[in-house]
Amino acid sequence: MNSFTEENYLKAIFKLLEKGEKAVSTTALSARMTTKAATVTDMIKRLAEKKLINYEKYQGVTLTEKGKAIAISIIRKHRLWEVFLVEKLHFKWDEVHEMAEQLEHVKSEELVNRIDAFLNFPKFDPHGDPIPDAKGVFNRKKSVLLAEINTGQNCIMTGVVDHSVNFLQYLDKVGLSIGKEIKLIEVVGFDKSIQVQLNGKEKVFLSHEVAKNLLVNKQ
Amino acid sequence: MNSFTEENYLKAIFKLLEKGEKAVSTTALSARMTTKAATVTDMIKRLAEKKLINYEKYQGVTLTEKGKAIAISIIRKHRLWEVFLVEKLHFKWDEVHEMAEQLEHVKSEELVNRIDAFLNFPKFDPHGDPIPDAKGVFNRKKSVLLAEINTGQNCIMTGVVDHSVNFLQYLDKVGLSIGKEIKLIEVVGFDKSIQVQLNGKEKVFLSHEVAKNLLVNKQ
DNA sequence: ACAAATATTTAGATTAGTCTAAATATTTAG
DNA sequence: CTAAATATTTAGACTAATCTAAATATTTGT
Ligand SMILES: [Mn+2]
Ligand SMILES: [Mn+2]
Ligand SMILES: [Mn+2]
Ligand SMILES: [Mn+2]
Repeated sequence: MNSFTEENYLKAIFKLLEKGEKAVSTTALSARMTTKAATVTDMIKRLAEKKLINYEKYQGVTLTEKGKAIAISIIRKHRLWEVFLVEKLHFKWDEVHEMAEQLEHVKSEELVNRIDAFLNFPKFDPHGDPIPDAKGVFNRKKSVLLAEINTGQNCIMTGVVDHSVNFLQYLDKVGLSIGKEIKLIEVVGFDKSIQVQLNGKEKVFLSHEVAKNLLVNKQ
Repeated sequence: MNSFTEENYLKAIFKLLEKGEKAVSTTALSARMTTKAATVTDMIKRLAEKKLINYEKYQGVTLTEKGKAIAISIIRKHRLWEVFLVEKLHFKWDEVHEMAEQLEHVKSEELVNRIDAFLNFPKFDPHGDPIPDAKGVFNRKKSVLLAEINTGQNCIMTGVVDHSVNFLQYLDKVGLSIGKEIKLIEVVGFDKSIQVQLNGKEKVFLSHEVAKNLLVNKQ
């Protein structure tokens, strides 16, 4: 059995690898885990010992098949619990992450599969992130950043890049949520801020910083 | 914040105190926790330091108000999660304890209160054990052992003393479950085994050992 | 290409939780 | 009431996860 700490390292490595790098550096991992590089070196030795990661001194790490499967199962649990908390217990999308951080470590394959069925096999979590199925297969979606859309284009909001409570609450305030129809009305040349129209109704101004953190699908 | 281990010690002390003793001995606690007495001595020093228990060398321990509140909150979470697992995810009563042992340590008062509401404020868990409310108040029930009932008496099954998977599965097999009507037909003088009638229908033989582990309310 | 900057590993400590073995205190029984 | 049995605590050690400081390796920039 793996400890919570080991599971969290595997998840962190998975997410860093997802970003494109071919191996995860000690420093990148220590930043993500908010620990010191020396601590990371100790831990990656342990994970390599357990054959959950591939590690060569000074060369960074990658996940073995076994390690990857564990990372995906943690992510699956995290996202399913978030759906449960929002859909069934009526928490808001900015309130669920910390609870899911704990719930993702509950050990029972059967439990997560029953939750999955109870929720009707959702494909995305409350933040628009894909939920891998029981076999670890992700529903790969081809969303783009709202910041990269052309004027006049109609889109559907599909997710967020920044998951912070602050950002999520701001989106609530301006009326942005997953599934909303967003039409790009205008891009201001000076600072790249934009004006959008939501569901063909209210018009809203968004900074470039915000637009860079919103994922959409073109209509 | 308290560790899982500390929470488990507090819960164990609570349950041992419930059994009637005025203080819990190091040995009793080490048996319950399946650790060594020396380990318990270390831990009770830590818990006393944190003012969660009252401890005097060689005199055993009791819970402070703070310690008692924590123990009750863990028990509340454990039992509510068990109800959730049985009622919503359709697990059987012999399958839920291990999952609840993990879920009881998830830290969020709000979460447990939402689960409580989601389940419609149940008063008892799937094994008939009372669930304390958000203020820590237990629904005290006055159940008696089936072994102490007189011939001819009609009762309702309200709980179990032994919570083992083996016992629970045996009860399923013979058709005994919480809420069932049990009429005591006959007590065999030789070995105190009994014959009972369930819901006015099937008759079943039960050993004295089984009867000593079933809780009922007289009708 | 090599010195300076940066990244990584090693060495040595610390804390929580556990153990075994030994010391000491309490309880029990003759 | 004391000796033997039992319970409890103390001492010393181990592992996982963390840290700081020092050593070493890699990368970068002139
Ligand atoms: Mn999350
Ligand atoms: Mn999420
Ligand atoms: Mn239980
Ligand atoms: Mn129970």
